[in-house]
Amino acid sequence: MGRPKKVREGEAVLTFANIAETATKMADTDGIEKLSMRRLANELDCGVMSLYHYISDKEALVEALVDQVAKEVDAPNGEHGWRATAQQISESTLEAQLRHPWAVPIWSTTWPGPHRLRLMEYLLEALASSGLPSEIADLGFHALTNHIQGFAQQKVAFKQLDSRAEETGVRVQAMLSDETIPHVHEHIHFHQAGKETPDEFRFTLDLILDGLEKHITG
Amino acid sequence: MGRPKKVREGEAVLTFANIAETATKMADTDGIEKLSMRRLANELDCGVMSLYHYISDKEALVEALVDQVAKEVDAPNGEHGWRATAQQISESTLEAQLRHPWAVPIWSTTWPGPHRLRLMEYLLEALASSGLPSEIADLGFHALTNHIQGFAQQKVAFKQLDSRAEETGVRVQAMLSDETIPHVHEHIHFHQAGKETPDEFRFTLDLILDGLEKHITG
DNA sequence: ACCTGAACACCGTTCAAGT
DNA sequence: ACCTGAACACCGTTCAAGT
Repeated sequence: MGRPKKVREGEAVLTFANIAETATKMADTDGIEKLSMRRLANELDCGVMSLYHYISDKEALVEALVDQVAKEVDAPNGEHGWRATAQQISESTLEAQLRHPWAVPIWSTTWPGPHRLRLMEYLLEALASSGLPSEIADLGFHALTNHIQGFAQQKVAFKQLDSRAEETGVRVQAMLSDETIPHVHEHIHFHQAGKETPDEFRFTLDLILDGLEKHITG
Repeated sequence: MGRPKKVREGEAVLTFANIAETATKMADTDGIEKLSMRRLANELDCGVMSLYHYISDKEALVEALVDQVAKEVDAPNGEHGWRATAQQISESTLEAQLRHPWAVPIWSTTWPGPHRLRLMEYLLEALASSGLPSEIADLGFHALTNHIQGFAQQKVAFKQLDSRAEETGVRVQAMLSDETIPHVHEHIHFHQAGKETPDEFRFTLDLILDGLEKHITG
């Protein structure tokens, strides 16, 4: 009788891990803009304010969610050389981000948590072990992370297009009927033809890595 | 008597341009997260709902604001060759974005308006005129825009650090006392020393352009 | 220690009504 | 045509109170 409605079928012990997991699931399903403290509490069958015993802020929660995504990235051991390691980290980071598209736009805006720091460490370590001058290694780090980030962003943007097909049709049509931007038309066709798919990501990745490599001996 | 309080000192004719200008000013000053329809209406001395006669949506407004930033980018005429043109567009885009930091995180998320489309057209045109195979030109376009975007994002993130110095101190201190991430420490020192300033942006830009250039004759 | 409802200070937008 | 207040359906978070 003293138990009104809480404690659901065996799973509902309120925990930080529990909260974070449910929040991630909600963000994956409905997008992060639909993730509110109230909806989250509802999903967890608890009062909104109960969450604040495990979380200081919504911002802190989101930060933790982003770091969980970083945790999913495969951590290589670097035994195949700096270039293979950098490549693997880059590709694995991209994959993790694309699994959680909501994390992409806020990735750089959010403070790096422990897992993202570890990821940064691995990539910086790989670059440091390459024999590159340390300034070039630091610049190369940004070149690589910018590429990962920019590519993920663009991919996510295109993915959202498919979900809001009606609007997209209108927008793309409008672009294609503007005769002052023929090269944009060509570029749209490039994407529509799916010509990027072979390995667009690798193309620029290799371009950057090739460029860096020249600084080792030269 | 039939005039309660509106129509301010000579400037308050409600216009789309007027609304957009005021909104940009507010975003520049207080950040975009503080830009609400209500605060905007207040600033313009009108009722909130009056705005909806000039704007369909808050989303549409923000889209227009981002496009205004694109409008500020210098449009080169391409007479100095594809590489100089690409470089100038890249640098000018970066500068415009850094003048309006709020636009950076939402740049890629937002649908491109007429001015951003024009900017894309110019960059694509420069690449097309380079003699690059068209697939390489399309890939190079993304390599360049990703770099601009990623660099701007990182710069804005660092700028925000200065504004919230107390929190930053705590976060950076926490990173520096984690002994498992020595390369991250080195990277932080790299930034703190201001070693990037000479021309970090140009370094990766040239790296990309060099890499592309090889595809012209090769 | 853990949980909570009421309340506060906000949002964007619909609707029906004013001039 | 242009403007608007009231209302609706939401937010995140403080506070004071419950067990």
